[in-house]
Parts: sequence; C-alpha cells; structure tokens
Amino acid sequence: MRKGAETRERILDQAVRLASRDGLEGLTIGTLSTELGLSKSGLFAHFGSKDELQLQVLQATVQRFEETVIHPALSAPRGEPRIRAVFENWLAWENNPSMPGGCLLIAAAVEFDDRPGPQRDFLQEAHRRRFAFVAKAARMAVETGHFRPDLDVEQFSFDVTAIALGYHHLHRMLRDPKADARARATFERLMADAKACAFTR
Amino acid sequence: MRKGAETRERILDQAVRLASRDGLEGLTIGTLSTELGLSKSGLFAHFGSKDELQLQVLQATVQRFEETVIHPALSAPRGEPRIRAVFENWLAWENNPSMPGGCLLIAAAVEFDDRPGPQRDFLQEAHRRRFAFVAKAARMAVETGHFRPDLDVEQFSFDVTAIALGYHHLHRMLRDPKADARARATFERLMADAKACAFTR
DNA sequence: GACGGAATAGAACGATCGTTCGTATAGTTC
DNA sequence: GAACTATACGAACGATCGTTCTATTCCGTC
Repeated sequence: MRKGAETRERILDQAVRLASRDGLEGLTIGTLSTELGLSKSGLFAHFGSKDELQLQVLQATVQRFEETVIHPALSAPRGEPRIRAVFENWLAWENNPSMPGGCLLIAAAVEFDDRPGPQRDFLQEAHRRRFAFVAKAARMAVETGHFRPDLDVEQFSFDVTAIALGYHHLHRMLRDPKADARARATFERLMADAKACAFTR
Repeated sequence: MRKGAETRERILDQAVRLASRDGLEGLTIGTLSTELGLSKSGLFAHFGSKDELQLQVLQATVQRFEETVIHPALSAPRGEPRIRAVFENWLAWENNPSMPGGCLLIAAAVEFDDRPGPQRDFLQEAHRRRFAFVAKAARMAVETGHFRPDLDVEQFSFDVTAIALGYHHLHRMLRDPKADARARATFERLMADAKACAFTR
C-alpha cells in the first residue's frame, strides 16, 4: 500500500514526460513500462485501463500547474503584483523540465477538444477554472484600484490566455528565440490598457 | 492517371476531415479506407507510406488555407482593409466545414512540434510563411499610413496569431459562445494601438 | 516466523497497426 | 480490338496495441 503509491508517482512522472512529447494517445503502456523497467501488466495493474491512466496523468499535471503557477501567485499581493506573478509563473511553467515536450495541458486540450469523454470533461473543467482564476485576479486588481473600474475582467483573462498560447506556438513550433520578448511586450500593452483611465484611452 | 488523381483527392478530403478530429497520428489507413469504401492496400498504394499520406494531408490543408484566407485577402486594398480581411477570413477558416474537428494546422502544430521529421519541417515552414505574410501586410499598412510608422510589424503578427489561437481555444475547448466577440474585441484594441500616433499612446 | 494481501511478473489473448505481395480489373493508347 | 499500364483488391505479414489471467514475490501485521 505504501510501496504502490510510490511507484505510481514514479509512473505518472514519466508518463507526463512522455505524454508532453507524444500526446496522451501516443503515450503507450508498453514503452512507458519498459522505460521504467517495469512489466506491462505490473504497470497496468496500477490503473486498470488506459483511460484511467490518461485521466490520472491529467490530474497530476493540473495539480502541478496549480502548485507552480496558481499557489505562488496567491502569496503575492492582490492587484497588479498578483497578475504579474501569474503571468511570470505561467511563462516559466511552459519551460518546466517535467514536460520536455511543452505544456501538456495545451497539447491535451488540442488533442481532446473534439473527443467526448472523461478526459475532455476534466480538461474543460481545468481550463475553465484557470480562466476564472485569472478573471478573479483581474477583478481584485480593479477593486484595489490598480486596474480601471470599467475593465472587462473576462476579456482580460482571454487576452492573457491568448498571450500564453501565442508564446507556446512561437516558442515550440517556430522555435523563435524572441518568443519571450514578444509575449512580454503584448502583456505590457495589455497591462497599460487595463490601467489606463477612460479619458486617456 | 486521370482516375487516380480523382480518388486521391477524395482520399485527402476525407483524411483532412478525420485528422482534424483525431490528429494526424490518430488518422488510420484502416478506418480511412473503410469510410471511403476502399481497400486498405488500394488506398495505401496512392501514397506508399503513412508519412507520405500525412505530408500530403498537410500540403492539402495549407493549400486550402491559402485559398481561403490569404488569396482573398490579397484582393482587398493594401493597408487596414487587407489586415481586416485576413483576420476575418482566418476566423471563418477556423469553422471551415472541411475540418469538423477544428483547424488542422493548429492541431498538427501541437502534435508535431517536438517530433523531428518532414512533417514538422513542413509545418514550421508553413507557419513561418503565414507569420511573415501578416507581418508584410502590416508593413504595407504602415506604408499606406494606416498604421503608425514606428509599429513593430512582427510584434503585430504575433499578436494576431495569439488572438487566433485564443479564439481556437475558447471556441473548441471551452465551447464558449462568446469566443467570437472576445477575439474581435482584442483585435480592435490591437488595431487601435497600431493606428494610434506616438503622442496619444 | 507464519499468514494475508498488496505489488509485480510472465505469457498469452484478440484487435489493429503499417506494410508487402501477387493478382485481377479498369482505363488509356495504339 | 489488342497491348499495356494504371488502379484497386484480398490475403497475409510481423509488430504492437490494450487487456486478462495466473503465478510469484514482496511487505506489513499478529
């Protein structure tokens, strides 16, 4: 019971690594087990099905995202500092060494957005929560007076998401070394707009 | 020689449809052939390998993108009108019925961005060309005086790309009916910034 | 130290994968 | 219409997929 949880974590760790490169469907029990020095059936017994393995991989990834991006940002002061913390942590997350093939949440979203099932349901919920978190942080920034009162906080959340996706694309597909600078430039423009009072706009 | 080209087109048409939902790797010669009423080996003979099939699917998709998004935009006047045409055509492209699973170029980019090979090379080149096209259109808008002279046209191209990716995410993963409005709102903010002279910024 | 359940291994299952081969059919060319 | 080539089919290949079953080994508890 103790040992099982340990190896299960080892399995999930490597599974996240593999899935980030080959996708959740490209993730294979055979290659995963041999890379870990386990037998196929031994590994399989931990999950009972590939669907369950995929789900647990997604759950582990979301948990890491929250630990890496969300929670640290919560210890930053409300308002602009927290917004900036989320953005910086998010950019860093995209280069997290536990996902050498790039953010698994983005890859899985594209892979499963048209395949009904528990994987898609879970991903939808996770992305929705993340979207709402950024919107809430923006709402707080309005309340603290850092952002203008008439800011559409959900539109702001969409804009931040778009920047992250654009960064992922430029960084991973085009391998553009300017990806970081481009994302930051757009973010600063977004921040300036969110802060500008209605008269100067 | 005549007949072969016809069925090859029929195959690619259905292949694009399937790949947009299941991914290029999830696209299977077996299911593709049965859906078309062909034999596996008969279909296979048209391409010689799955890699070649995937490549031709990508080529067909890029060609359609250019016919749907790029070429019509070229018949719009240089400057702001052409920029707007590209953006509108791009949004429409994301809902093209030939790709019921969403834009294959985005899906394939995420799927192959970490797998070296001819598929990735082709995708990289295609996305690079698209990026350059938008930048060039923005440069023309600067020359026509629609955009401010100090605009970073490549940054502008990045921003447009990010909006399209954000739209794709909100539309296909979150199924948010406001996706269209969100993308347009961000685009208008981007346009306003590109037009604003240095003093009012 | 014996017991019991959890953890792992090994072999095999049917299904499907991409691919090959030999053969029949359909189309084009003279 | 004969000759020829392009096109399509059917059967089979070895490999790998997820999964099942049985047997073995490990570990914590009395």
